[in-house]
Amino acid sequence: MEHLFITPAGKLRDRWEQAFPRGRAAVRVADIGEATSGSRGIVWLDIAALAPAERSAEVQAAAAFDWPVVVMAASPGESEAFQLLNQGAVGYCHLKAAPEQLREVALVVEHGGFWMPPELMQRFLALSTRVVPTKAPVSPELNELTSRELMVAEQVARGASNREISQALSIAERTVKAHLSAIFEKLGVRDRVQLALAMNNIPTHTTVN
Amino acid sequence: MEHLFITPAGKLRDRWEQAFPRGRAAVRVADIGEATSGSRGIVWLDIAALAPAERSAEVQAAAAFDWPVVVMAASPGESEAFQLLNQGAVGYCHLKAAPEQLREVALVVEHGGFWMPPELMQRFLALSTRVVPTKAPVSPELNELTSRELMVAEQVARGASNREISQALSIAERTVKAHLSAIFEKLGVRDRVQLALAMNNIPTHTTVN
DNA sequence: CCGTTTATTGCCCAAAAGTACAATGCGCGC
DNA sequence: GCGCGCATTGTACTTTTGGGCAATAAACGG
Repeated sequence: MEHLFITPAGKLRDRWEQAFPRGRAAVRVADIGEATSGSRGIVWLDIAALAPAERSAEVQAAAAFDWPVVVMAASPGESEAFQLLNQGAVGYCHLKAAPEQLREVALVVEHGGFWMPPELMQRFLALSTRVVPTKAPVSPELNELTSRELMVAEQVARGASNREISQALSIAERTVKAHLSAIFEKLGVRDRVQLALAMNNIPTHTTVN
Repeated sequence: MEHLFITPAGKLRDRWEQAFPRGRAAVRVADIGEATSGSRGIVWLDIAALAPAERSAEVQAAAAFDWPVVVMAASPGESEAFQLLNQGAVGYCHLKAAPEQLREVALVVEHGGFWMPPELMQRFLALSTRVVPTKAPVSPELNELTSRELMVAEQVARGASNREISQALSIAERTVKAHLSAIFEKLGVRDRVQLALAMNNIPTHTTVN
């Protein structure tokens, strides 16, 4: 298993040399040539110093090898991650990840898996449920809601106020509040903001209060 | 590394015994008890014979252990996969996957990765680009926010109350409100609920007000 | 040095949100 | 029929939010 580091900045090099002592390095993907044919390995792509436009290009170039590509960024941003993963990368981690973590990532992608920070994955999945036709409710707790409560919850999930909900459902504002109280209780959330987030599969603050 | 197979049907058992000779089996997650505390392992959940409604529940129950959960289905369906992964599973593969593949999957999830069939992953990524704005993080308006305002907005995005924000940032509650007013104005949202949703790229109720 | 932006806070007020206690009416199962 | 869950609403109260008006202070650019 070879490890190929594509990076403009050489200063972080010791970190991954610690993880993969036998790794090679290069400044651009184009500098590699075809020294990789036949064997198996992983391409680690440091995009921290690249212009946004170049990032896509480099990822695609790297993906041209048949090796899994792991993107390393200084500040893993959501939309960027999705975009790059979509272009062939199978991993996305922090540039300064600890050597042990790098090895973990290597092990994962080497065996056909996907790796990204847990919170990113969470977000990723949450987003996908919005485009994928989903029959069953998002969380089983939603099953505990009565049909009416569900209607109210769905409105809140889209940012509606109590007044708007009452008009949409043709009931009194007081009734909306009653439903909301029941919903908060059942779903274990504190207020409408947390409900709105929960309905969209977004983890909330969970303060210790 | 332990392997725990939750399956109603025992007939496919030999297949994974081939992959993990020392794996244990049970019919329901509830049957396990806490025999798993302390050690590390993987929960393999066969949902082929479960009713749709039970699937979510079993996945969540399984996720209650601190072990990675891999869902095994007879016919891996797209929407179902996303849903179950969203509820805590970190793997989704075919019930009749070859022993070698099972071991691959195990290796991946064991090290914090995600595993699902390549074509599913492809689909997954393709879908995500539809909901994730590929350019700006949330909206260009976010750049309008001052650093302090951004901090407040991020807290709201996670469901924090004004009091919590004030404590987190060590400022008066009144100041939080002041920032919020500015944020609402700049982002063109009405209240904290819509802000929380907007910060998470979730379209809000386009009320005609 | 001066004007502007940003950050901060106070007092006060109005609207919205959330809760407590309570009541009515409907449908459904035993 | 009776009990039970669900939906509905009212009165009244507390809490949270949002905002108008105003002031202070630090930072920054000319």
